[in-house]
Amino acid sequence: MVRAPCCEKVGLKKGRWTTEEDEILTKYIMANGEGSWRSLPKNAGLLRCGKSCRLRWINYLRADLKRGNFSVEEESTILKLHASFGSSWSLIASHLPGRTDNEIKNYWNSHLSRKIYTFHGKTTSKGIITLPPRRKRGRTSRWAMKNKNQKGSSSTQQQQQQIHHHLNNEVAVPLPPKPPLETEKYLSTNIILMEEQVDGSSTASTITNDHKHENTTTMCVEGEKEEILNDDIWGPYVEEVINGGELVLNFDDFMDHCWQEASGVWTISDEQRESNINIVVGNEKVDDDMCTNVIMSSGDHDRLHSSSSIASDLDQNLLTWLWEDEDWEKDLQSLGEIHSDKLKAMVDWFLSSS
DNA sequence: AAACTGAGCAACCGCCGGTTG
DNA sequence: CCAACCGGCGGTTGCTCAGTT
Repeated sequence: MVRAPCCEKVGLKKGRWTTEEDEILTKYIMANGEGSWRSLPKNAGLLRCGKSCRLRWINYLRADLKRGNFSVEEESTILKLHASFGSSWSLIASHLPGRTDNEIKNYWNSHLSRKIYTFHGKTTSKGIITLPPRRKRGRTSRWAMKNKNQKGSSSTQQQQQQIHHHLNNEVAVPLPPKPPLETEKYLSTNIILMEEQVDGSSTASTITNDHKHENTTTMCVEGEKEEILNDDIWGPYVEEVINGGELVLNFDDFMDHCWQEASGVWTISDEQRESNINIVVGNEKVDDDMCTNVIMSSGDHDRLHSSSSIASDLDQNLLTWLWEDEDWEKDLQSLGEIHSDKLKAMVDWFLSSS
């Protein structure tokens, strides 16, 4: 059966709504209430499809709509609900008063999904990281500009400060200039791989940017923790390595502490340099399939290289796991302080703005 | 200064499920 | 039971506009 169109489309107006149309629609709905969308345009004197009227009202004209940036709480709710419900935007919207499914969907597609993409780099146990290339050129995101313009009261800044404080008090430094956006680099991150062993224990492996694949922690897991750790868990983190106080930066810290000189050499802030910390600054793209790691020593700016292939898959298991478990923070505590910190850092990092 | 670029988002489109006659 | 209607939903498109070249 061929469905009849929702309305006669011939002669109907499309595209942006004018203020006059908005006024007509608003007045009509105020007087007659919502519903009967099919007949509404005709009755109200609008040359619009009923669906278009409904959409305009629901997404834009309703009085109870909340405007402006998404709060940290709202963002957190979206992440959590998306992990549970997927792309059921209307369902997610029902948990966010004043927000529409369309608004949340757009926000997800333009902000949150990109964060997840940046956040997750899955690879094989041989341990190579994959991250999306930075944008090459073009305008800065409006969203970023919005945040930039909201000095002082910015929740993003507050979160960044919290993260720095939480991760490592010693590395909380004033923000140096950001790296140029047009650089063709793959930015660095580290990942943790947690593998369940035959005996029920789990091994946490650190895959660093110089491609060492080290088993740093072994812990016994019992009961429900086994279930939690059933899948491999991946994510970036910040860690102060015991030997020599080496610091490996995640994406945000890299953005905060490093920038690229005109010569192409990456530089770190004076504070970072003075603290005698080695920083892995990124993976240089060599060609479509290969990348080279660049490790910058704080003292002499050595650039150490090693080659590797780039893996491609993405994995959202980590976030799903985190958000599906109401007591994830408590669980992390029971898994040991180190990993609690790391994983909490990941969540903080994720919730922060990039 | 103009052209280019791409993020952001409003709006459209087509499909689906529930309801009605 | 079936066809038609209707509202709702998710995916996608395309316009706007500000940053970059």
